[in-house]
Amino acid sequence: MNNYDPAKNEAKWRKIWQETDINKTHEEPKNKLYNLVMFAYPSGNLHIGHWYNFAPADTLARYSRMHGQDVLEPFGFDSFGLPAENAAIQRGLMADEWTNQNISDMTAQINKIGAMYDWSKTFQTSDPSYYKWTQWMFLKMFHEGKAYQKEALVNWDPVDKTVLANEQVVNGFADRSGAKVERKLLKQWFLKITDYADALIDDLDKIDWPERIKDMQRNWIGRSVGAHIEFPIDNSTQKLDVYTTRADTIFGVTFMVVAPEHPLIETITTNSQSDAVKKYISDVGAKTNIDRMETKEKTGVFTGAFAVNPATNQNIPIWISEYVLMDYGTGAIMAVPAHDERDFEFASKFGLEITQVLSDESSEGSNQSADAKLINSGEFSGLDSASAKAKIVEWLETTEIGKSQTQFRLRDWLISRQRYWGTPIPIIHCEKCGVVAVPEADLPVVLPLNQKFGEDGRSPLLDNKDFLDVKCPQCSGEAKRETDTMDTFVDSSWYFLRYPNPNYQAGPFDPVAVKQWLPVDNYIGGAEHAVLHLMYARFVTKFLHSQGYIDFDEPFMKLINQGMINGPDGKKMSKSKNNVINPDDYVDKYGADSVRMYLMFMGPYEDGGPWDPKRFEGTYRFINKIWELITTEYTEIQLDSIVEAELVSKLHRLIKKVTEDVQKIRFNTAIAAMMEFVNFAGTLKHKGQISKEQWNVITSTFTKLLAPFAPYLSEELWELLNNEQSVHLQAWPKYDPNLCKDDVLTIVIQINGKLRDQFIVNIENAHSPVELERMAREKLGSRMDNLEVVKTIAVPGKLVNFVVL
RNA sequence: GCCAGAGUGGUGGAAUUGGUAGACACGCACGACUCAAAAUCGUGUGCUCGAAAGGGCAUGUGGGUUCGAUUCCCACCUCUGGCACCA
Repeated sequence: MNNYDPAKNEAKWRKIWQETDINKTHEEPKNKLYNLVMFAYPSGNLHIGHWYNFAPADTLARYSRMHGQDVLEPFGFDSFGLPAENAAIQRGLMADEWTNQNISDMTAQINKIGAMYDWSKTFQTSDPSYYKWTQWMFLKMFHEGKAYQKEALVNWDPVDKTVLANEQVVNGFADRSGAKVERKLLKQWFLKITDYADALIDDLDKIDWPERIKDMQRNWIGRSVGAHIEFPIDNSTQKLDVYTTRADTIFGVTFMVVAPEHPLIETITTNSQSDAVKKYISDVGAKTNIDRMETKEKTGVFTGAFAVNPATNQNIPIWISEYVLMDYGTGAIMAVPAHDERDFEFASKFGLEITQVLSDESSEGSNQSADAKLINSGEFSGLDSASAKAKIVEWLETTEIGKSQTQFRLRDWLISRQRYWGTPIPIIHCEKCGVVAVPEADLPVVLPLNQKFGEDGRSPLLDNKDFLDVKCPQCSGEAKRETDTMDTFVDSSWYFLRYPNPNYQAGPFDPVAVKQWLPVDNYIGGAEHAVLHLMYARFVTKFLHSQGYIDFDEPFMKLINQGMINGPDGKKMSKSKNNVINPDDYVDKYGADSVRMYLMFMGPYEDGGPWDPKRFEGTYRFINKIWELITTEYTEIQLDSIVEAELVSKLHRLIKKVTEDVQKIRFNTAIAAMMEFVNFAGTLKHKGQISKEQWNVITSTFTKLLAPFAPYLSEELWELLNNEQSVHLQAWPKYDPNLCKDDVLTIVIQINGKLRDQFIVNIENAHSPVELERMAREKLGSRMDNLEVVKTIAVPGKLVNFVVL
């Protein structure tokens, strides 16, 4: 047997593919497919998770190309970011050198995958020719009022020494550095993603994404419909505004609570309460988010002031407590202790009045149900909760005390970072003119290279006079550049628009090429970006659409989330657990095709799972089995046309199965079907029952089916089968539905639903229940004698079930 | 607490307009080849009673619908992911 040498073969075809430029994208596509994997960060080496993302994605691209589609499958690098900067600080390297070295190392590794990337389309975000347009994007938003600077309580990462977006804080810890996040009042740059909150929720209905990701976005955006209500403050002209979803319970409002940061505190607090209030606020202010979250028991302090409940005209005390959040709603709530768990806890602890306004007879034993009736609520008593909500909001609107309002949990996107290795924010601060945008003609604002970091990694931009000192574009006076850079998620929020023509100079993207290729048809990547990149990219797309730059408002039509590959021990791979699988070890020894096949065979793509070296061996065996089946000489021994017809039928079923499974992203069952076929064909080969001519048809058809999965092996086989052109440019095989049909069926005989026997029947006889019952009785023969059949169910083509006593 | 998703052999997983549960693969056992091992090939492999024929039990748990339920309905348990004092 001539053994298959994957390393040699794969090197051979890599070279040929490169020389023949086989993966060049067809410009002016007729039947386009934009197949994109999520942007890669050049961290230094390609890990198995990358493979799991890229290889199956490439199988989709190759399959589509064989279906006659013009496929765009590009690859590039999200090359700004903290790890490069931290590495530079630690190792005394330049961030750009470290990044570029990684990109070149990783490109070599990526090439081994055998993906059909068109490298003429590649780019990296740290290149001025790219980030120029990230800055352009920022300026467009700035001029539309969608990019703005604001002083706010923000998340501060004390380890990486920068602020973070809400989306980058996980349970109070920074998602990258793992540091406990602090709260700081700082002036920062935001993008107005909240302007698109409604569209970001509503348009989820028109894209083909996993429901789980859509739900995460819906929850993160957190739309709720309620009412905005103004409560007069006793002995004051000021009002206390609240947001509530439970206007129906307004008669039960017995006190108010404001967040410790609420601006009204200063003016309403009475002298006698002043010291206590000050102490409370400073105690709370010292806490981190974590500490706040861990505070289980309610804390609070009375301001000494009272508001007036507009429904009951009663005076109700205004309290301060950290359980009310300043950055949601108005930072103040109307408390209904009888019908809200948190308010109840607070009232109980501080001895505040509790007034029930919903009957609980209808909701015995369960939480408040929708059909509870209002009580103690004046003219509204007796209404059910839902209609009371509507009536009370109506009353609030006519009396001008309040109005209906939709509220979101989503906050604006904080994009400024106090770090060096990122896209400079194109803003100039002038003492006279204030915040001034860099004129578009002056872009890019170039990030200076070869910089020395200051103490503790202090951004070199802060001390770089050449960068810092600038003339004001408006008054030409002395001015300073903004030294914050943008978060890398801004860079990656629009990159997919540039791939169709990455060298376009007249704008961020080529409008003609974008019209041809966008939106992205398949977007493949991990679920960790659910509320980060995937929402930011949607936002930017919607912004560009609203400004008329593009004619679509969703960037990714279909989203495919692969699972995560764990170590052999089933745990998440990490150096400290010593369970990291280096794909190179396997690629060099067994070939990229084996790795591709294993990753797709191990289970459903969305599930991931542990890397199992033993199971991997099994997939490798399959590769060799194919090689042997197709490359060893075929000899006719004793032809048998029935057996031949059976094999041909199995081939057509295989085509059908693989075609359907790939469309449904079920690579594992497609490969299982191929294995089954190879096993079957192998046994027939030894018997030599198939004509040589037919055998050749079968092997070459199988090779085409294999091509998207194992591109190198299939290409070599295709050549050995005496073909000139690449297998990857062949048309996908078609199946004949007539050949996929069975001519005989196995009919199951059940007694009381339990399998007792079975028989084989020609397909033309399998659909007459009467005939099936007759045959079943015949098959059971004397065993029928003792049975008292009360009923017979005969399902055509399936089974006969005798119901007996 | 809330929102998703999932529980099937020793293992990864197949199979759901309700109709042969366990495809394919790993592992294991036995056999062939070999001085031997590896590799390769062949056979077997859910549990259980039985010499066998043939039974019984099995898709997280408990109910229900049905001639028939992994699949549909109700209740519960466990696990995973996400969110979390959002008024």
